[in-house]
Amino acid sequence: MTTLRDVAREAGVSVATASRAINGHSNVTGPTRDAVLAAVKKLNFVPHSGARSLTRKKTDTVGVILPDLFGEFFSEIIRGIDLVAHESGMHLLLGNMHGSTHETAAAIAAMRGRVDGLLVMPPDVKPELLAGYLDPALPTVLLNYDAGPLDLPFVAVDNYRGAYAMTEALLERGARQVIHIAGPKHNRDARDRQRGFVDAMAKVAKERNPVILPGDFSEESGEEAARLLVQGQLPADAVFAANDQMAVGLIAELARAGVSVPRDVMVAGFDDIPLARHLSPGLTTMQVNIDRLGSTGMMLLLRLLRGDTLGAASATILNPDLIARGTTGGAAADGARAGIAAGASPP
Amino acid sequence: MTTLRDVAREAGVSVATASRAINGHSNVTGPTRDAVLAAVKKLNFVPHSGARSLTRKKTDTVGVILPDLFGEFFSEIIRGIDLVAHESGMHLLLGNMHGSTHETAAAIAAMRGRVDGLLVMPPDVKPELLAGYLDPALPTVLLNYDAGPLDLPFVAVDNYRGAYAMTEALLERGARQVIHIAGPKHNRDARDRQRGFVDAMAKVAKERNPVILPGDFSEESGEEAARLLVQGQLPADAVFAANDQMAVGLIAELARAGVSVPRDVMVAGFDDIPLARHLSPGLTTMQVNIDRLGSTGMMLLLRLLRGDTLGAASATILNPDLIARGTTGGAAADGARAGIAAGASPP
DNA sequence: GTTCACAAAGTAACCGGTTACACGCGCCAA
DNA sequence: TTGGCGCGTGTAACCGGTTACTTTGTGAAC
Repeated sequence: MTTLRDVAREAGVSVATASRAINGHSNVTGPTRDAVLAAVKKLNFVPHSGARSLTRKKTDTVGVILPDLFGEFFSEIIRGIDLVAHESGMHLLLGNMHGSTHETAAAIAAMRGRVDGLLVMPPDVKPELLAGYLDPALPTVLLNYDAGPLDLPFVAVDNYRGAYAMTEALLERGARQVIHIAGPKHNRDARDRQRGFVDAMAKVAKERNPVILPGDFSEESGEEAARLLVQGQLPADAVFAANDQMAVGLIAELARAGVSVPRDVMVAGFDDIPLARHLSPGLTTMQVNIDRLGSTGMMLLLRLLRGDTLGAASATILNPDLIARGTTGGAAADGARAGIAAGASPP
Repeated sequence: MTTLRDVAREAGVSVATASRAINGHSNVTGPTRDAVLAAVKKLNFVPHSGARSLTRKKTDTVGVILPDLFGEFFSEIIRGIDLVAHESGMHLLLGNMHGSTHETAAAIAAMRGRVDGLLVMPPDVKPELLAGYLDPALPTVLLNYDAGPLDLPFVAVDNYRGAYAMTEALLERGARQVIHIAGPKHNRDARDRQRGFVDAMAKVAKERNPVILPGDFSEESGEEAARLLVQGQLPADAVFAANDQMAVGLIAELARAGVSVPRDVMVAGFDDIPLARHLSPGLTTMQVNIDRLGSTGMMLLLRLLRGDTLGAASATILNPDLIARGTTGGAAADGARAGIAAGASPP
């Protein structure tokens, strides 16, 4: 590998001068600069970023620590981060916490000396533990995680408000009995969505004890919920699933049981996965601009790196948008929907 | 930040001893080791990976350079890479070439001194240019790119064989007139798929001039092809689109024109995007295990890093699997399918 | 009691850059 | 002529670790 010394020797100057010429400092004469650059070209010299960052105390890299994510969510969040990072000439070092708390600590520790800042999304790690893992000297922004006592800037989606709005919309469209399929119990997003649903039901429909079926964000748990609905003959004219994945499973299983969406029952999801608009009828859902979660987080981190002092007060809350499609379609007159019992004809 | 010298001072030993104790070398006595580790804990010392990799000449990081990728493809490939990398304690540094050739060179250069090896997927860069950008001293594996003259190990999907198999399958299911919708002309995957189709038609159906409609992998170009088919009243009882995206557009537009799939015409795609199985009827397609592209590439790179010398001869070719679903469904008797003309009733 | 072998710990060079400081030189004012 | 200034360049310390080499100290062998 060619080093700076090789270049300096070739150009007949000292390493200091070579370094200055390469980095475009002003105190180098034209001819000297040319000689150095010629040597660089001739020897095919590329600066060693590792060595450079050691003295500069800057790596031009940010660490991104995400949980085990699948599909669109992962790629969208990275895309959002990269979009902003790339503009500022920053690189992305990926760390995966693979679910376990222990790995989270390891992933964060491994970042020391490699990155200038951290973007962390630790859905399953308790705040008090997280505090112990993070290096207070390293600028850090949390993704989709209310920092709580940590006083770190964060970006989150307003799941509560989204779920509230969706529930409200279903009621406005004439639903009387809305049922919610919840996400995993320990999952913060899921809990917030459930709270939004419960509050909207209480406030708008004056229903204090709405039906909530368990789920875990998987398609299968959506199917399971559908079976519960049909077999239990639960009176429902609308189902609000805590995510699209479950809504998809729900709809498929309802169809198998002879229940038609939206004729017999309306269905809504959350997230707006790409599949949502391709279903027929299309799935009504809350669109979460996941890429914005990433890009906004990265912007906050850049400000932190520039020296601004930002705390939890600088948090950004993203509002999801309601996308109305076919599964809540048709201008059903108030209370006109048949409900699940009507369509159900068990095999 | 705490450094190794701080730890050494605290423990009352030299930096060399501290370093040895921390790295578990054998030539340190028990009490000394304990003293050092106690100091580490007390001062909350975390080794500076940047400095460490400078002397060790190992970064435990591999660079991953991908084009602008969206959605599933991107996340799956990263997931595959991470799976293997994580097992070997390797980190992933992401670089995006953002389409342009110039950025590709920059992305590769930026990796110098940060990574031990490179995983590159350069679909739009010409081999002779790529050769100039790559550092011959840096272990490199190419993804989905036939190295050609570069003599680098690579992993690719056997698009030719996949397309051949799919065409054959359509013919076996009774199709007489199969039409292909091609992908972008400059795209290597698209070209290989087209060749597979042409060869299968020649060999199996003795058809030397099969109809090929232009496309660009987009949903719109699939719709466009459908309009051509219907308006031109082209005799076709099966359409093989070069990717799923186009097949989706095709099917939607055919439905609008009153052509039923698979009753009037069979449709097949390529890739097995998640949407494929959610359509009704489900889309018959070739499943490319994208994560295996990543994991296999990473395995090759690990071997390279271990010192094995691997050239283009070590390439791994992944075979896609045929997933038969509804769009080629029904046990149509030989030649019994109505064809497009039959179902078409232009508005 | 001296010699030798060997283990534990220290000293300092080194990885590949950056940069504070020193140096030499030409130019101008005093 | 001399002192001062500024510019271009070189010398060497430094970033934070690792490790070759050296030193010190202990016990076994003669």
